[in-house]
Order: sequence, then structure tokens, then C-alpha cells
Amino acid sequence: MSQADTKTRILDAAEQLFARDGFHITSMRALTEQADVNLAAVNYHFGSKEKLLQAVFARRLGPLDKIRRQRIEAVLAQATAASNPPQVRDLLLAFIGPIIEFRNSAPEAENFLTLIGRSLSEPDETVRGYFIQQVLPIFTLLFKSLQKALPQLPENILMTRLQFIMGAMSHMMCNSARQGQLPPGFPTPLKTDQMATELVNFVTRGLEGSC
Amino acid sequence: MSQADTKTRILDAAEQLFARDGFHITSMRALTEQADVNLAAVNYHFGSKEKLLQAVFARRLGPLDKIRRQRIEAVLAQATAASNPPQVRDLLLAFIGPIIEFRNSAPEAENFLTLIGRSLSEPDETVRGYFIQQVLPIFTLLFKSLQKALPQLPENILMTRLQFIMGAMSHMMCNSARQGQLPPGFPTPLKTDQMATELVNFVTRGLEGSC
DNA sequence: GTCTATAGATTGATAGAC
DNA sequence: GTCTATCAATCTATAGAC
Repeated sequence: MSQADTKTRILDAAEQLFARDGFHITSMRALTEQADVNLAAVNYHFGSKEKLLQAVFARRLGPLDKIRRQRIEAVLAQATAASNPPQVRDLLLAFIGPIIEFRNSAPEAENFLTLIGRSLSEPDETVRGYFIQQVLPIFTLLFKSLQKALPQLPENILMTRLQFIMGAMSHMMCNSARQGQLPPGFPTPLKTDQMATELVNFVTRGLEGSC
Repeated sequence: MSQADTKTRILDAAEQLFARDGFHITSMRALTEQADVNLAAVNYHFGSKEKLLQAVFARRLGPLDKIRRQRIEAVLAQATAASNPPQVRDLLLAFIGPIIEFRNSAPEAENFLTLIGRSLSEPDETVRGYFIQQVLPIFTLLFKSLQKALPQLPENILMTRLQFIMGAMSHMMCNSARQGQLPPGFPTPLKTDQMATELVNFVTRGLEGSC
């Protein structure tokens, strides 16, 4: 298999260009040229540009969220077995860790992480809407689990802090691919793995603070 | 002055539509229609769509960053006078506080905050580049000031944590305008002022953690 | 399934009258 | 400074040959 099939080549090219240039800037011509397929192939295989975007999300988020769900539920089960509340840090690690492992497992993962990192701040509801639709179940599970870990924290405060965490995560993901772009005089940033650990620690401290 | 002059009307319309829909999706036709000016007026007054974007940034970021610079330097001066290092929380408040005050001072500020909240995660270098160019001096000042507040923290760790802070800030700013969009079952989020206080506390805890 | 050719709409920018 | 009219380029999507 020196060359993947047409659908896969289109998905790969879309992932790369949607991440690098954005969904609306990327034209079907640029995309099909990158994928080395005919211009008409996208509409034949996916129906439209928007449905292609949905397929790009679904291909990666399905497996990723399955892993995250398993991890979170494992933390909850272990806490229940020990008759303790779950630990905040364990839950956040179950949510963030699989993203980094996914990144390390596949070279093309970088593109996808950039794409979803941007999706939450997309102005257009096309991209943002499809993403939120996909990610809402796992977000809901995380929220409810954190409520068990921090029962004394008012739920609107928890939600607010969780938004900060989503912002920090998004920003890290969509900028990890272009970290060489800091101006001279600033320190070299951490490698992704160290940065992820640092992120988990950072947001754990932020989340655990008293109110 | 029941009607602002043409340049101002164009700037206001651009701010609103660039924030709501994004720079690339917003067409000159939609923009000039919203501003109630002729299609050719943008090119006459600003030269091009890109130069209009630069003008939108410059109009607000100039005054805002002047205030932030004064606040940060006041914190530094006070610490020097007392022969103490500056406090992390004071510096972060000097950086974040003026944004909220700006928001409360002008009804149209919301649009601008949404715009700059998105700018850091913009895929296209047009928007992101002009924004970073404008904001780099104040960011540099903040970084150097925080180094004085946390002399024991390695500078690459500080930079990494500062990126998390920028992410949380960006996300808060670009989503403050659409907070009614949470699905049912989630708590009502905090009002902007409370959220800003919560953000300062959150990131202060995250930044002050030992390494 | 893959291709060419093209329809039909929209874009940023400008020339030239007033 | 403001307007109309328009250019040249681009876009998504599709019809129809192979």
C-alpha cells in the first residue's frame, strides 16, 4: 500500500489543510490537489465540503473519546472501590493524557490536534458546531466527575474554571505545531510531553483552589 | 452627531463583523452594507481589507496597552520602593483588569474583545500576525515583570505557564459574548466581572505553584 | 470511480462619472 | 468623497463522457 485509497487521502489532506489554513480558507481545489485526487472526488465520496469536515472530526474523535471515557470511568470506579472521592488530578489526567498519547502515536496527529484546538474559538458555527456536537458527551462526563471530586465547590464556579481549562488546552493544542515562532529573546518552550504534564499541574492547582 | 463619520462607521462595522463571523468570511459587501457606506469607501479610506483590519486593531489596542503598561509599571515601582519583589497576583491583575474595565466602559467593546480573543488561534497569519505584532511589547513587559516576581522559576516553565494563561484569557474573551449557548443541564456561568476575578485567582494559583 | 468542462454565484479591487 | 458599473479571479457544485 504505497498509496492509501482516495477517501483516506482526502481525509488526510483535509485534516492538514483545515488545521493549517482553516476550513473556510481551504478551497476544494487546494485540497484535492494536495490529496492528488480529482476535484470532483470530494463531492462524490463525501457529498459536500461540510460533510467532509464532519468526517474529519468523526474519524479521530470517536476512538479518542472512547479512550478518555474509559480512563475517567476507571478513576471513578477506583475511587468508589476505596470509598473515596476521585482525585481532581487523576480526572484531568484522564481527560488530557490520551490527547498527548494520541499525538505521540501518529505523525499526522499533530494536524488534527491543531484543528480541534482551533475549533472552540472558530467564529463560524459550522466548524464550532460540529466539534461541540462531537465533544459534548465526554465534556459532560468530565464535569459530573469533577463535581464528585469537588463537592463543596459551587457548580457555576466549577463550570467557569473548566472553561479556563478548555481555553488553556485549546491554546496549547493549536500552537504546539508552530512553537518555533516565538520572537528572539524568549526562552525555548517545553517539549510537548513536559508541557502536558505542566498543564495538568497548572490546571489542577487552579481547579482545587478554595472559593 | 446623529451619525458618525464614514471612517468610524466602517471601523465599527468591521469590528462587529470580524468578531462575529471572522475576517475571511466577512465580505466587503456585507461590511459596507452594515456600515451604510458605499462599497468603494473601504478601499478609498483604508486602502484594502487587510489595512482595515490593522486599523481595527490599532484603534483599541493602542489606548488599552498604554493603560496596561502604566499599571504594570506602577506595580513594579511600588515593589521596588518597598524593596520587595512584585506580587504575581498584582501583575496579572494589571494585565487582565484593564480589559474588563474597557469592556464595562463601552458597549461596543464586547465585539472587540471577541475579535482579539480569537486572534491568537486564527489559522491565517494575516489576522494572527497583525495582532501579535501589536501585542508583543506589552506581553514582553509582563514576562519580564513576572520573572522578577518568580525568580526561582525557570524561564521556560514561566513561558509555558504564561501560554496557558493566554489560552484561558483568549477563550474567556471570545466566548463571553455567547454564553447563553451552553446546553441545558449545565449551570449558568458567572457574570463577566466575577469571571475575571475568578480568572485572576485561577491563573495566580497555577503560576505560583512550585516546580 | 475518475475525469473534463462548466455553470452560477461571489469575491476584492478599481476605473471613471459626478 | 461618493457613487455605479464592471473586471478578473475565485469559489462550490454538478452534468455528462469515459
